[in-house]
Amino acid sequence: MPKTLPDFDLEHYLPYRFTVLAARLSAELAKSYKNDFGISMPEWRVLLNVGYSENPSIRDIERRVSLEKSKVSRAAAKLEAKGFITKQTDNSDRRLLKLALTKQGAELLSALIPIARSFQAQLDEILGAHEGELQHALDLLTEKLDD
Amino acid sequence: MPKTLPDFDLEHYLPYRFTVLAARLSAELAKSYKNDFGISMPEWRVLLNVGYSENPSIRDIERRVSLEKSKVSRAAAKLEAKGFITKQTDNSDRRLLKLALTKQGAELLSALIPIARSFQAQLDEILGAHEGELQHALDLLTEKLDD
DNA sequence: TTGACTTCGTTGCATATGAAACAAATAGTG
DNA sequence: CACTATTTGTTTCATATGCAACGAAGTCAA
Repeated sequence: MPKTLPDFDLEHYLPYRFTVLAARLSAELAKSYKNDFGISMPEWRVLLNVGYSENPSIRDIERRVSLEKSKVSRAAAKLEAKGFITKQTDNSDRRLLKLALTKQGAELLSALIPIARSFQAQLDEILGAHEGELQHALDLLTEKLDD
Repeated sequence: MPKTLPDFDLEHYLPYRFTVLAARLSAELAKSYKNDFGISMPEWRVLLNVGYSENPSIRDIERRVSLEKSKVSRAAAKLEAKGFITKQTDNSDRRLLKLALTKQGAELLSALIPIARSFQAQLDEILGAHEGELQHALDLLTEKLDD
């Protein structure tokens, strides 16, 4: 390690920490979703949004989930091909799509949610009383980044 | 939103929050690193590790940074091609590589570090007194995931 | 109405990625 | 020693990704 390098505290560098943590947390879930349900991470995220929003458009999801619109578009196409969602053009603005869950999509989501919840419960347990502060700190960062 | 779906609090679902935050935080940095220095995110992470560890191997970096070994291998190959690091086989175990910064690599890193630091400083400012708790919560999660 | 401009979703293309296969080196076992 | 198993880094291959370009729809102003 050359003496000429400036000091740097990698262990507390937040972009790095978030990236590593996000990758690890998602890894297990992604594997389970892929293997057990044949669904990718972007598809899961889109499915979730279709389930818990009122007929969102591709753009709505893009904004809410911070997913590239091409990614959303492709995920939606796959979900439609698998029969989990429907795409319908919005009559008040025919550029927009209205995405909706099919019955099968609702069933899939109902099967996936408990997995996500139990995972969250594990995290809650690890964090204990610190969870509130963590969520608050995340709120602060998210808020600033929205500007 | 069909009534049949179970409740789910997406806003506080940590895997989701971390993923979104990590993507957003990295996005700006990645763009700057790419445009101004022609270096990708994996390359930056590898460079950082080569700079701040003692001749790490590909495997060392893989473990430390939670990067796929093929990703590390490719990033290292590119950094070598650009003249920022050297690869040298370890004589005590000839399967291993010993990565090291070149002079140019050290210069590049010295230019990149201040950018990372000022970014971190901005985050510190946003978080204020909450930063300590955030780092602690991240410690807790990281610790458990290492098992 | 026309024509310039914007927005939305899709797609083409070059690159990035993950998983598995691989060769080389080492470790372990009889 | 010989033989198998494991580890390390690279590479192959199919897929995923990001970005720019595109057509279609809508907006706006003259």
